Amino acid sequence: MTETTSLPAAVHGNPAKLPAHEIVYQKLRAQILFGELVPGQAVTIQGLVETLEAGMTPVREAIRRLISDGALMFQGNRRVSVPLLGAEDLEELIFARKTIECELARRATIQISAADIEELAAIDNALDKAIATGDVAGYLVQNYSFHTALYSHANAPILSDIADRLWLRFGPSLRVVSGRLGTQSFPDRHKDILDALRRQDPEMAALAMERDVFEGMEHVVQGLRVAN
Amino acid sequence: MTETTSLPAAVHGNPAKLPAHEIVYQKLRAQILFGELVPGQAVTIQGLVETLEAGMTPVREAIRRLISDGALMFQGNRRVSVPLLGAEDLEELIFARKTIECELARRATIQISAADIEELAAIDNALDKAIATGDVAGYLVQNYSFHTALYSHANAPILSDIADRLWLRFGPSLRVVSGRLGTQSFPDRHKDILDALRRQDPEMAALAMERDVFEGMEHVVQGLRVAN
DNA sequence: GGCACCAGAATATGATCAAATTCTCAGGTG
DNA sequence: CACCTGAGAATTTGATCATATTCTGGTGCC
Repeated sequence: MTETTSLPAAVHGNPAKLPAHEIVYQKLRAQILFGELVPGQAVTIQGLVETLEAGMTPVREAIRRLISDGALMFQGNRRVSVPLLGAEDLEELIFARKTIECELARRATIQISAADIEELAAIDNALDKAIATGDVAGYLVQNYSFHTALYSHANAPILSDIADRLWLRFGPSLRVVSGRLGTQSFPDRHKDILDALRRQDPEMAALAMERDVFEGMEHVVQGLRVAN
Repeated sequence: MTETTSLPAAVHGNPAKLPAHEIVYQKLRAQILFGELVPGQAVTIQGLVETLEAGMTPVREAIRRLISDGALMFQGNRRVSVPLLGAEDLEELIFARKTIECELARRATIQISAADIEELAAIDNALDKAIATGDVAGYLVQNYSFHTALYSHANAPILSDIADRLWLRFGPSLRVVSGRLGTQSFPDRHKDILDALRRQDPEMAALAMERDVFEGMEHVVQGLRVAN
């Protein structure tokens, strides 16, 4: 009667298998990355308990993790909110992204297979489609997917982890800017990156990545400057 | 009669002011950084509940934070342990430390005051003393203090945060190596760093930092290679 | 050697206590 | 007379704990 270890359960979706705090973490993380939460917005434990229909302890743990990630901010009193970035923060993020993500691009270049490159190209096509149709949410998801998928081939878990955290920091601001300025205006150097991957040229990949990061972040800087 | 905002309360020891989960986090963090926990060692919630005399919820939250920091490792099943690093991990850490901490050194150089430089020099003196007397724990504490104090003057909270996390990752391994090889053998480029600070030469500071980081980490690599 | 059982640890809930913010209303002032 | 100010109550939210439930890993029996 114990079909606990039955095979079909492991096929794909195994919702009961992951603990509640993990599910809450993933959901909240997605909300932050893809912009359902606005910078400056207050995040309450009890609010999430109702919204996500989870218990208090899992929500609490998820929030602690996200604070540690830099995705949420502990406001000294007991309040938690989505951080809103200043120009200095963005400047630091630009430096960190450039060094870390360029290195990841280099490492991925010399390890990735041809098949995996085509998977990246497919993601980039979906990205282009999102840009063309002005689908902001799709743009954010596909853009993140492209970078994450690339880094997964760098065989560098620690650096990938750092990069992932950086994305959590500027995710909400990215959403604000692209919601305001539209998707068209964003630069996209992914074609250059794909070229570099196909040529197996690490330095070219790093250079293309640097331009993608710099132009994207500079765009956020401009967008937030308008907003003040 | 309301002395809620009275000065004496803020004088110094305000043990009731910080929440329990914060205290647990700090204690556990220190144990990891300064080596009371060995790489590979299992960490149990109930064990910490007894050891640290805290409730279950605060311990739980502290552990989640430290997992997110990379200081602890979630082993897939419900076990948590102190990670033990492989050669690839150290290689990544070397790259990350070099880029991040050198930049922090650069930024600190152009902002730090003469008085603060002397405070750093005082820490370095305490470090020398610990090395001379073979005080491993003191060495670890003072070495960490030196770097942290330096970075606090870089006016770069995000980069400092990243650097801090990196220290949590290799802290346990550093302890193992220095316990085995003694404190004498460790290189110390702090004098060069202090020189660069006094001359206000950012590139010289970055270079000295790079050597300090590289030699220190290389030493860990060698030490762990012996241990296998 | 494999399978069932058992002990122990982790997960998750809800209740309770404490703190902080907000709201309200009274008093005073321009 | 209207508006600003501030003390205090009320409500909202966070922190902590005790407890029930579920799961993992080991042990012993067949």
